Amino acid sequence: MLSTFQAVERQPRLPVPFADTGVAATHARPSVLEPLAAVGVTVRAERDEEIVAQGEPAGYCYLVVSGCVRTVRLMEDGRRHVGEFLFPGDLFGWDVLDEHDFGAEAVTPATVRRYPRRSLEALADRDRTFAQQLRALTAGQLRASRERMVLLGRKTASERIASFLLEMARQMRAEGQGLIELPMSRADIADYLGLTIETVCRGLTQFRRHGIIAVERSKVVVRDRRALDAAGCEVVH
Amino acid sequence: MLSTFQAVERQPRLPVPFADTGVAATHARPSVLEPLAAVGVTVRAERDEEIVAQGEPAGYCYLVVSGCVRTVRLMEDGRRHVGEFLFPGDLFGWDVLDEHDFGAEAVTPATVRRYPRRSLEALADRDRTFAQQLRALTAGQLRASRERMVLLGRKTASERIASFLLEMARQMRAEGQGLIELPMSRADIADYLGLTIETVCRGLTQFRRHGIIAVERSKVVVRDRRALDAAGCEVVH
DNA sequence: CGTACTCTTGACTCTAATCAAAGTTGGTGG
DNA sequence: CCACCAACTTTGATTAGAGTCAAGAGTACG
Repeated sequence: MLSTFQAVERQPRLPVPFADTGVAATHARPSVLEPLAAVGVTVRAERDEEIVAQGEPAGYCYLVVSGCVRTVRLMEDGRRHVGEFLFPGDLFGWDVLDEHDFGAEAVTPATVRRYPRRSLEALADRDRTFAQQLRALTAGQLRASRERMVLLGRKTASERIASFLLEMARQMRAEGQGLIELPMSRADIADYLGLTIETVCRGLTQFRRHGIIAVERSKVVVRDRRALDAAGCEVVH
Repeated sequence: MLSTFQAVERQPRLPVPFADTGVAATHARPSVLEPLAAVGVTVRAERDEEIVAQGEPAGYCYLVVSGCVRTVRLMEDGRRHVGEFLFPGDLFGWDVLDEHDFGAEAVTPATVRRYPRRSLEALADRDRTFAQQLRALTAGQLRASRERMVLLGRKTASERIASFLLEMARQMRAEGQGLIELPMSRADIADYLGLTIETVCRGLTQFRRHGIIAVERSKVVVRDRRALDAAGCEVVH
């Protein structure tokens, strides 16, 4: 019954070697990237600094140690799409083909640890358990990205915003109950949800007026979780 | 330089044991699922017949042998989203966690070969090359799904339709030049692109009026490939 | 040959985008 | 310490693109 695909949480996450936020603490496990410590390089990125350029050959992958990172795709005419927001413990750029089709930028000042993809590949070849963990990780990635396709393809603006808040609440689950500290700007949220800044604002205002949340800039408190669930059209698990 | 992630085409595809369409012929390779032949079961599905139910425990995965299959997600209120269209050589349902979060249905009468996921997992554990192929396969899946997120999040209706036609043209590349035979209905296309049937129709009509394509029900001929590329906002590779 | 679908087209509506402007906030330097 | 400036957020008014509703045309199948 228990295949390795099932042996992970919904939002798969690797443990962080030295996290300077409390978030990763709840996920403490022996680091699966431990064997690669020797080939890892720590990189610091300031706010909005590019970590990976879109289109860059995919030589390295990255583990977020602290801060928040976004993956970004820019269209020729300037339209922007945010692929995902990454938090401590999240790995990115390892599951691409020949090049990074999304760039990566620091949302907040961030520390990431960089590993050559060849090393991961080599480790996966010789360590069956690590290979299983990688497979579980991608399965989780795919699940999340399919979920987001439904969001982008079929949900209304306010449903998207509610789903986003729930996702962030899940993200912050280790911290203060109900309080969500959003590290990203409204523009980032809009580009993540396929909306405009104004629509995101109005959505938040609407939820606030209905007493579902309290908002103050980057701080959001969920006041009525049930109503938010309903507003997000999420299947309750 | 050559990691196994790079050793696949853009649309990764497994070779089909016994394809009854010409499509798979161009991909002929020793079947990577060959070692699993003994545990595979051939299943036939009529048009619109369910192959996998949404929410079903993920015990099996499937290889499309002939015909076309769609993966489908239904929301409680009836809104529908098509995750992907699968053609001979495509594998589905192996890269999920504990349950199939999308159902699968036959778009045309189809033959699929069913394998227990545990067998794949076991094979991956003992066969390094197979494990590499699986990783490459998921990398391709992720690439495609990220591409589609940009489409759903940031592209206009006609851009989505153009992109779809280009994708299908790629799909049919082994067959008659320029002629695309769409096995799926307008409703399927709409649910795949996050649009309505009417909008898909109007988009096709518009392209026809501009001389970019010729349409007749399920048959589409690309008359001006360059214009279609431009209309789809696709980066030319 | 008729019935049931699917597809296409038209008229109208509505959601979210665009355009515009007024608060807020945080940072910088006098 | 305070004032000013730039960036971000919020709100309002208007517009546009896609959705909805409705009807007709073309096809496939029994």
